[in-house]
Amino acid sequence: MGRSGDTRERIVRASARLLLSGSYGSVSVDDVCAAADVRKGSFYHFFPSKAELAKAVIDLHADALLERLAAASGDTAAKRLHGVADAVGGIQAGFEATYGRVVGCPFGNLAAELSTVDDTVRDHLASAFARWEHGFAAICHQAEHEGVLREGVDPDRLAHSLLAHTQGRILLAKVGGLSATDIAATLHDLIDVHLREGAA
Amino acid sequence: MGRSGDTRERIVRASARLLLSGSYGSVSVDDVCAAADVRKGSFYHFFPSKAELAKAVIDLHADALLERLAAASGDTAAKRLHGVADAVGGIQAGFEATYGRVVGCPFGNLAAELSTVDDTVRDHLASAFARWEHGFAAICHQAEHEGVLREGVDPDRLAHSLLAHTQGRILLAKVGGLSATDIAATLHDLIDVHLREGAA
DNA sequence: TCGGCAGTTGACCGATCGGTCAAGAGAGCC
DNA sequence: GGCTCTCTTGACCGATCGGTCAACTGCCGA
Repeated sequence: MGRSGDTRERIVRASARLLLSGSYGSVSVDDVCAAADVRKGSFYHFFPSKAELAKAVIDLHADALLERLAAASGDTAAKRLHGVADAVGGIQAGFEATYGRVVGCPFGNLAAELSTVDDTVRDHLASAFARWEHGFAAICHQAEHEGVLREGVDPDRLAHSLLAHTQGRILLAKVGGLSATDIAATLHDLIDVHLREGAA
Repeated sequence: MGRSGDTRERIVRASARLLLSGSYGSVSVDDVCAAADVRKGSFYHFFPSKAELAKAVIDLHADALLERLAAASGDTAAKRLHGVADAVGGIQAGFEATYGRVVGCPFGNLAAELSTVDDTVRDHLASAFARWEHGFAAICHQAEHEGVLREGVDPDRLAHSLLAHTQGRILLAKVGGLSATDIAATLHDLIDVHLREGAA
């Protein structure tokens, strides 16, 4: 035809869904096509390979995440940091509501499974993580300038630490069958312990 | 026989190797059999399924880890905590030396990939994580009794936090192509920020 | 009006997947 | 010696995997 316009998007969104409720290995191209109501030939018109689809899904999530994180600027660093924790918790709570349990971080899941398998996907994930971490780092530097960072705390290392903690905490919730509501709480703890006493 | 005796062990060790350099989905039963020099029928004599093999690999790593963590008891809590950080870093450095890069945590990798796919494997991983966390918690409680914990820090939550941080930090090193040598350093940071000033 | 081209379709491919099975082979026990 | 039980073998299975292809369809610009 070809008519359409939204075929590619339907594929990406359907596979984003499937990848969250399963894994890269457990989701076949046929599964994706069925979920998106698209024939396989059409799929391969838009994506040269299954791995390329994964990258598109990564981009989808990365855009959504950065948009959400950029929302709360123009506030104090402490509030922004806690806002990030709430945002992460909110996203995970949304996933939990949709899928019935904590299904992990879209980046972290693919990173754990594919980093050692496909270098191009790993690069894609690495840059998504880097952008995420830079967003954290900007807030941490703001905190340093505001003087609310505990002495000896390096803002860049704190940003890295926050990201690591986020990933690890989500993973533990996923494997342990824990609720998403506690994820934000532990992130708040981590933030507070790095701030001076009395900094909200 | 049936001669042998070490066939099962060879299978488990070979697949532990393959699972670290790849993923559960990227390693086939045929791969495992070839690496262990075992025919497929023999494999299925010892393991009813591929998933059951994964559980055996989990047990292998869990035993090795707990043995390593139990080594440094009878010291101050602060030293023991830092000892745990060094142990984790040492394990990862060993993997890095063997595989040429950081390949992730054996538990974390499988947890991310299989938690949403196979509930029995997820249970297995959850109990491995729980034992690990309990080991951490024991040291954190010791730290509390020694009075070296910063005020407001809950030992159980700290143990959970340490585990989460460990997992996240290893994942970031894996996807970012970072060196394993820095993993221990960030864990030391996290421990120090939770201890009172002056506590070694 | 017509040609080209993005999009679509469904049939098809070889490879590989996890798993099965009947038959054999050797150690240990009687 | 012979029985049994564990282990081993290699051939085999249907299903599914990621990916290809030639043909078709309809919009759009010339």
